[in-house]
Parts: sequence; C-alpha cells; structure tokens
Amino acid sequence: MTETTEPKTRAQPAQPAQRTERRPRADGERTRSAILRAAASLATVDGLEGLSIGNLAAAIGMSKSGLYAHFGSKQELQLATVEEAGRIFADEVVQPALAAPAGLAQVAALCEAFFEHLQRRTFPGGCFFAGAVLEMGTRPGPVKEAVAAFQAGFVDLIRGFVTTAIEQGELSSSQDPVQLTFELNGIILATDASFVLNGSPAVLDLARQVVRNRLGLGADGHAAGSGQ
Amino acid sequence: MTETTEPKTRAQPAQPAQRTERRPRADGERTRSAILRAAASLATVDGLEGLSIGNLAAAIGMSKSGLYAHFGSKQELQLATVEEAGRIFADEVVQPALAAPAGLAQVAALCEAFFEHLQRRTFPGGCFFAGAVLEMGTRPGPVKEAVAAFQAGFVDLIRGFVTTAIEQGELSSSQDPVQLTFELNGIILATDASFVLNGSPAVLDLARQVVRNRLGLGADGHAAGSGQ
DNA sequence: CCTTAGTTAGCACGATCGTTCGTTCTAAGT
DNA sequence: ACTTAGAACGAACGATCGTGCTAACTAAGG
Repeated sequence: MTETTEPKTRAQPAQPAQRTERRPRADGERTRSAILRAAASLATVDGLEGLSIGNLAAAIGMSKSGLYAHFGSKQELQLATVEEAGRIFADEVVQPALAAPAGLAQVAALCEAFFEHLQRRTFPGGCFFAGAVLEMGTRPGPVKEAVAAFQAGFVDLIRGFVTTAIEQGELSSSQDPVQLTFELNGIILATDASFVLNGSPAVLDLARQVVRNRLGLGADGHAAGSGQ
Repeated sequence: MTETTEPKTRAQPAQPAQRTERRPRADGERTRSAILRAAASLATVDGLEGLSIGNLAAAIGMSKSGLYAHFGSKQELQLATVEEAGRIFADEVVQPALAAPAGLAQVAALCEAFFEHLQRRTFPGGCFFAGAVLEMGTRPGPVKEAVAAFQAGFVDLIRGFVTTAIEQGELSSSQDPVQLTFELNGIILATDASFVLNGSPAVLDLARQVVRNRLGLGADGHAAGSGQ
C-alpha cells in the first residue's frame, strides 16, 4: 500500500492536485466522457442492468479491459452513467426552465423542455430516468439510491415552480402544489411511455395541450380548436 | 412431419381435442401455470429481458431443460408471461371496474382497482405493464407488440369509461376524453413509479385524492371542503 | 394391460457475462 | 532526458446465458 485506504474512487473533480494522488490524464478523461455518453444512450435501450461491458466497449471501439479500467466494477460504471445522464438532463431540461421567468411560465417551460428533450431524441430510448426508476426501483443498492435522489430532486424542482406560481397568483391558491406536481409528473411519464412505445412525436402535441389546459393557459396563442 | 406446419405453438385452449393432436397433460398444465405465475412476478423485478431460464427454474424448483420444454424459446416464454400478466391484470383491475355502474363511478373504480392492485402487492415490482412498456418499447419484436397491444387496450378501456361519463353528463362535455384519459394514465404511471421506488403506500392516498379532484368528486363521499 | 406421447431431468454446447492479470505505450512531472 | 504512472490492450478465468439432445418416467386412451 502506498497511500490512502480507498483503492480507486474517482468522483472528486474539485481537488487541487493535493499530494500528487490520483491525477487523471487528459486523454483518459476524454475517453471516459465518451464512454459515459455512449453508456447513457445504450442504457435507455438495454437498461442499466442490461448494459454490458462488451457491448459498450464495442460501441465506442475499444477493448473491454481498457474500458473496464476506468471503473473498478460494473456498479461503478452504472453510478457514473447515472451521473452523466443527470448532467445531460440538467443541461437539456432543467437549464432551459431556469432561464424562464419564475412562476407559471417556468412550469410550462420545464414541461416544454422535457418534450423537446424527447423530440430531439437525445437518447434512443426516451427519458433515461423514467426507465431507470422502474428498472432499479426493485433493486436495492447505491444505483437505485442515485436514481431515486435525482427523481426526488426533479419532483422538488417542479413543486418549487408550482409553489411560486401559486404565490404569484397565477394559479388558484386552492390548488395543492403536491397534487399538481404529481399530475405534471404523471403527464411527463405518460408522454415518455407513449413516445417510447409508438415512436411517434404525435403524443407530444397531445401532451402539450394537456399541460396548457391543466395550467389554465390559452391554446398556445393563436390557433385554438380541433386538436386531439 | 406428422401434422401441421407449426411445430410447438400452444395458445389454443378452446380446442375440442380434435384429431388427437396436441393434448397437454393435466400435470403439465399445472406446472406451466406455476411457471408463468412465477415468471410474471420475477419479470417485475428483473425485467422481461433480465428474466432468465435458470433463475426461473430454480425459483419453482425444477430443471432448466424441464422448464424449457414448455416453451420452445425464451421469446415464447416472454410472450406467455405477458399473456399471464394480462390475465392477472384483467382479473384484479379490469374486472372490478366492469362490475361498477357505468359512468363516472366506473372511471373511479378502475383507478381504485389499480391502486389496490399495487397495495395488495400482487407483484413485487409493482405494475407489470408499466415496467414492460418502458423496457420493451425500444426492442422491436412480438413481445413489444404484445405489450403495446395490451397497453393500447387499457387506454381504450379508460377512454370508453370516460366517454360514457361525459355522455351521462357526469363530466363536462367540454372535456376531451382523449386528454382526460391521457391524464388518468399519467396518474397511474406516476403512482406506480413512486410506489416502486419508495415502497410506501403513502403515495396511494395522494393518488386517490388526485383522482377524486380531477374527476370532480367530493373528498370521498361525505366531508367536502378543506381537503387541502 | 399396453402403448403412446407429454413431462421432466441430465448433460453438454457455444456464446457472453463481469472480472483479473500482465504487458506495452505514452502523456506528464522532475 | 529520465522517470513515473495513467491508459489501453490481449488473453484468459469461472460463471451463467439460451439452447439443444437423449433418456427415464408417467399420465392417459385404446
């Protein structure tokens, strides 16, 4: 043993190169990012458990052992993949919503950003976390915990937006933010399920209309009417 | 070749023992049922793809090859498992709803039957189809088609109930049955996701309240008002 | 009773799983 | 320039995957 007790743990990006311990090389970091991007995509198709080292290595054109060296175990790879998916989700869904004005518009922006996240087909299997929640929910362990934490954070985010909208009088104060948040989360899940199953973006228009109606917004601005 | 072209397909229970072809034995049918019941349960934990012949055989205490003889391939086992899950779902969720009076009460009864289906913990991994839809949605083939068909049938069922409720004047005719069905399906999915992830029946009460409010029903039947 | 055919088990196969090891190459710190 | 250690590789491991093949057992129709 040359140094500390922990053998391999990474995950401290904010370390001031103290003590000459654990210094990842630049090309390694680039490869690791490429691995995780591919892993997040593959996981939406094969699941986090169905994701195999061999397939993943073949997908990015490197050897199993070379890839494996970046993570000490499959579980570490899964955890890093969840992290990566969280970053992507934060970039594509949360950030656009944060850029919107607080209140009802922010709630709508969050939903819209999610729908565009699906429509843009960032992942071939729809929303990473929608699948991961149902897959890992029955598998206790650190991976489930990570997925649950992200999901809880997302729900908290929605509820915060909803609460603000109520405080600003844009939603009736008789509305329960918890219930409305639950409904919006349900709309999001139903949209993802239908989109994944049918592969058609038609459901996104339905979902947008449902969100507008539920939030008491007019039909987008101009063309109201038929829909469905 | 002794008879028809199809080599092994079962799935015709209503056959009058014609021609002395394909006569399954009583003990075989019992075993097959036991296999499928265990398969449906295991699939809600490991997924339809993660379900392995070895695990399943060990779970019911028989050999891999003995079990395998009941189905010619893993795909056939998956198809039979989806069928079995469909039967269970029809018994536990659809039937109670069909027993309710047509109209708004039937919509509520369907949701309530689903919540009780979860609460009773028929499957350790929550709703079979909620998981199967997201898992198989990205995997083209007969299994996905079977899951999609069941899901479509369930949505049609809800929409039929909703439409009847509107026709009977129990719901405003300004409501779009497609949109309301989408919302109810979303509530169901969100309930399952939360229940699977947290394992707590607390979310069921929230879901029940959300359904009542969405359908314009008073808080349970007597005390209207506060409800928060 | 005897025959027939559906069960079931045992064994083994090629493939793939996650994982380990030893080695080579190369980026980076001195 | 020399040294150090991360990065990537090929090969191989034990285990398990789905899938066959064969033989013993047994319920059921004649």
